[in-house]
Amino acid sequence: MTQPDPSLGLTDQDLSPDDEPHLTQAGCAATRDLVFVAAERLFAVHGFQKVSVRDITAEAKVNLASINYHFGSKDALLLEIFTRRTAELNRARAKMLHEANAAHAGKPPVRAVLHALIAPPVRWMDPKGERLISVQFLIRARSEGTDQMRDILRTDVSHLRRFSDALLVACPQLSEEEVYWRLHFSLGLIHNNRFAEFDRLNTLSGGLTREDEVDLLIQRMVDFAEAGFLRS
Amino acid sequence: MTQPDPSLGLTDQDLSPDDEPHLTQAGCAATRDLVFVAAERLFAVHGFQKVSVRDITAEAKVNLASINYHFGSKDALLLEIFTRRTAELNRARAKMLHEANAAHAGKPPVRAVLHALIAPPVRWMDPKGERLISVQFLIRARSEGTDQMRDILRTDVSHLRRFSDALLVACPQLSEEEVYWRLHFSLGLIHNNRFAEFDRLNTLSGGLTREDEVDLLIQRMVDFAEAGFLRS
DNA sequence: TCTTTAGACGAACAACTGTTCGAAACCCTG
DNA sequence: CAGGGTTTCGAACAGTTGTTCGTCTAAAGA
Repeated sequence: MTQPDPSLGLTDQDLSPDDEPHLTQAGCAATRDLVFVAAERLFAVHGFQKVSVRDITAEAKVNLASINYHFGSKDALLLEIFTRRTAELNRARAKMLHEANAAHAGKPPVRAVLHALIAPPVRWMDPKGERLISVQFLIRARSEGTDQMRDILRTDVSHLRRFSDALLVACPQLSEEEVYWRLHFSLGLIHNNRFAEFDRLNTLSGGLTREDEVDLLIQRMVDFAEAGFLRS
Repeated sequence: MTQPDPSLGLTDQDLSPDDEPHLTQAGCAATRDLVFVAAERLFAVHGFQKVSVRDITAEAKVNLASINYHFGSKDALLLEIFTRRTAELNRARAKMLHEANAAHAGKPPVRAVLHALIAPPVRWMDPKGERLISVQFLIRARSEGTDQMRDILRTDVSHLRRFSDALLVACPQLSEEEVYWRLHFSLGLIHNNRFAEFDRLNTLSGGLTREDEVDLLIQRMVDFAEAGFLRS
């Protein structure tokens, strides 16, 4: 057992800046990474509890004991996938919010803030990209996740607070409580895009796979949320 | 095995009009009903997969074999809870939409339609009532449910179509596709009110248990959704 | 009164769960 | 080549899962 504990100090900008799992040699994924991607896919599709370690190791074509050797336990594997994807998503959102701040002299309008919140996860839902399973995984984690995961989501207010602060600046006429609720509602638009709807995203109006369909969906969501914020 | 198959033809207005489980004798719940309420509670709190039949029978203080005797299997029990609660919720929504139609000569405004859609499930979230676990169960079923459940939710468009039709009448300037998306977003406001937020609903601003807090939340949600629909 | 039958009960079943262990195979450094 | 550390492998572990079986109780029907 020479495996170091995966330090799970997740806030935002930490977690070394590399996005993808290490590949030991050009294009040849190590066992650890094979397990990671197989587990993420199966968890995202079938749910956390319905997937056994045997399902994962079979999908990854590795030995049964690999999960406990490389990750310590099934739950630790689950948590590592969760922390990595959460950090990636938070980074993408924070980057867009930062750009919006830079473009508007520190006082971005409501629409720009909401766009920074909504665009990253919806972009991941593009059926062409391989990040679809990552966002499916994260959406599942919100309801099926461990108590530990929900604690992370709840205590990681430092991330969402940047957005609520920006919205408070953009909407000075709204109370803090009002901003909280409307931000909460706006997040609901994203989290409700679950699996039944993913098919709809694919099949609606004869194929949603056009290049700009995802951007159109983002625009629709931002429009809807912005109207809710700008309501007199 | 003299148990008849639970006929699961769920659409809307069927399922005999009695709301609560039959009580064999005054106040004395039969084994079947004890299992039903215990299972609903445990499923709502801990999730579907994490609850075993032994957990349920222990909570209900009945024999282990009771579930398979009265319901056929664990999945059949789960499905019966789901169909009953779904029918109840659909009935409540349909009734409010009917009343809105009657009050506005068949052409209710957007706000009335959205209120009929949002108010029933949020009223159930009242921590004082005993329906909180029912709505928690239904929200869980939306993501953790069987394929069979999601099929029911998806194919039961006859229910949601009443609302989309009413919204089309109320918003003649919007295309059918636009109405569909905004209705989808509005539903997201409800389904995102999950468990972490239920606590918030209880503890926010020093206790949300006041009589009119739930109505205030409904008003906030309807306001937000209405703004998204009336957006020019 | 005897017979029938729905239900409750305890015990057991086979299948599957996550995890552990020791040995074998591997790889890189001497 | 020989070394030790790292990884893989097959097998097994103990525990839990949903389900089934035969038996027993008790109330209803004739």
